Amino acid sequence: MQPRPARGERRVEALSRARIVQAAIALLDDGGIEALTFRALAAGLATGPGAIYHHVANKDELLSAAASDLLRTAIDGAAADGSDGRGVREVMSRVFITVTEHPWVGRHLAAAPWQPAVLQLLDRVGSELTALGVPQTQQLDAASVLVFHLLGVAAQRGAASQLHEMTEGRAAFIAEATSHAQDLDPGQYPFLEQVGPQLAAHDDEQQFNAGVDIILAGIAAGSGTTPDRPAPDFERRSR
Amino acid sequence: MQPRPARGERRVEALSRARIVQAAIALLDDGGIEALTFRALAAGLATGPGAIYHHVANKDELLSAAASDLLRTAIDGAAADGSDGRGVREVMSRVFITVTEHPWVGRHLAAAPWQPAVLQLLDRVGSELTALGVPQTQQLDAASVLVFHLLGVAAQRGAASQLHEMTEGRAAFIAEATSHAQDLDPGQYPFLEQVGPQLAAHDDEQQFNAGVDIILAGIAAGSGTTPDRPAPDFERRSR
DNA sequence: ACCTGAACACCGTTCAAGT
DNA sequence: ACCTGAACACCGTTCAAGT
Repeated sequence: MQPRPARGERRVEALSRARIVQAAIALLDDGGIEALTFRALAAGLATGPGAIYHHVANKDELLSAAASDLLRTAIDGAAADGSDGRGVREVMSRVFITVTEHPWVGRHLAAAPWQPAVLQLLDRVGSELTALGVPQTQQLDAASVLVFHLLGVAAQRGAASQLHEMTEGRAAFIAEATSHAQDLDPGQYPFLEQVGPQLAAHDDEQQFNAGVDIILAGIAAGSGTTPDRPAPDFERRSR
Repeated sequence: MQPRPARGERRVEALSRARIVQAAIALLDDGGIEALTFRALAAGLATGPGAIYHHVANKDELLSAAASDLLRTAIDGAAADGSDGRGVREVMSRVFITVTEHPWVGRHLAAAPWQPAVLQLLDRVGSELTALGVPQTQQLDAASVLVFHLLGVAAQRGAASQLHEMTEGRAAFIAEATSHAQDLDPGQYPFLEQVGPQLAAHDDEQQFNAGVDIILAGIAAGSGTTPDRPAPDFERRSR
């Protein structure tokens, strides 16, 4: 029989869902999503792979739990601030940082966008928008586009870490893609070639925040007296 | 020896990259991403799994090629129209439809956002914005937020098809999530409960287009001279 | 009730052997 | 050069057997 260690001198901590999730996060943080294996996890926890299934239903649930852990602290850590757009900006920014520091979270977010943590984010963003005075009829669309923006960026972050594990691989990638395009057909990506210098110079976080700003500006523009909008007027630039 | 069928009466078509991609799309369209297997693909092509590797490097490349096939026709099929926002709207809308009709494309887009087809979309959107008169300094940010929006929606579409394979599973899901939240803590998702009726009633495509409209409005607002609107003008943070 | 770890059913990918 | 398909190295997951 297994002697229960007395005097609280437990050599082996009891298996628990919390410990499993913690170990999973550790594996994911170095090694990415393909480093999370039930075998590796079990080895780290000094047990067999089957034991884990007594605490987690399957790998998807484990991934969601791990991602949720980090996302919740990011979301809850943002101070509510309904006076201007700062509340929304802070939640968005905090989640972006989480997704950047843990690219596997981004990957899982993009792979399973309906997990509770995303709902929580959508709810939080929506509440902020309500406090900002966005009309009721537009709150859902407005909150959705913000969350979709985040999901898209999350996907990019999650994949970026895979590309040769370079943090700054994007510029090199663009260069490669552009040059590859030139092999096939010079000028296939005219716009990207045009903004090439900006591409090489820009910062991902800055670009993300710029996107949030654009969306917020659009929400603010739509919040005014609503016409039967055919299209936002771009016309004023010509002339 | 294998008799080469004369008179062009080939019983078995020669293996080719095009045929492989075509067969892959067929497998993906019914059965989703987990139906695409080198064994199943080989069986359908009446050959062994190894033969495929003579024409495609690996599964990722095969998936990208299949997705690219559909995305290119969606992107190229959109008529350029620089006069108002219609050009951008049409490309975005066409890709949305593709991603809706082939959810596996959405999944792969979210999983591999840097594939050439996405670059092509970014380039196309950027070109449209240039034609719209968006200032040079804002073109990249503007194009990016549109593409990120699309990637986020693509992720949602890709995952939605997995949830019990119901097209309208979203409402049920929200209801479930909300009720589940009530088990834990009534009012955990106050915003979602508030917009509940809109959630149940809304159409995904409509919501996507509304997001595009919001972003375009934000781009237009940033492009022109700032209107003196005091009320909902969230102060733009200077990076 | 919880743990163990061998075994099952499946993958993507490789490679000697054929043609 | 292209094909073949058995074999390899790995998965997630299950389950009889233990405690």
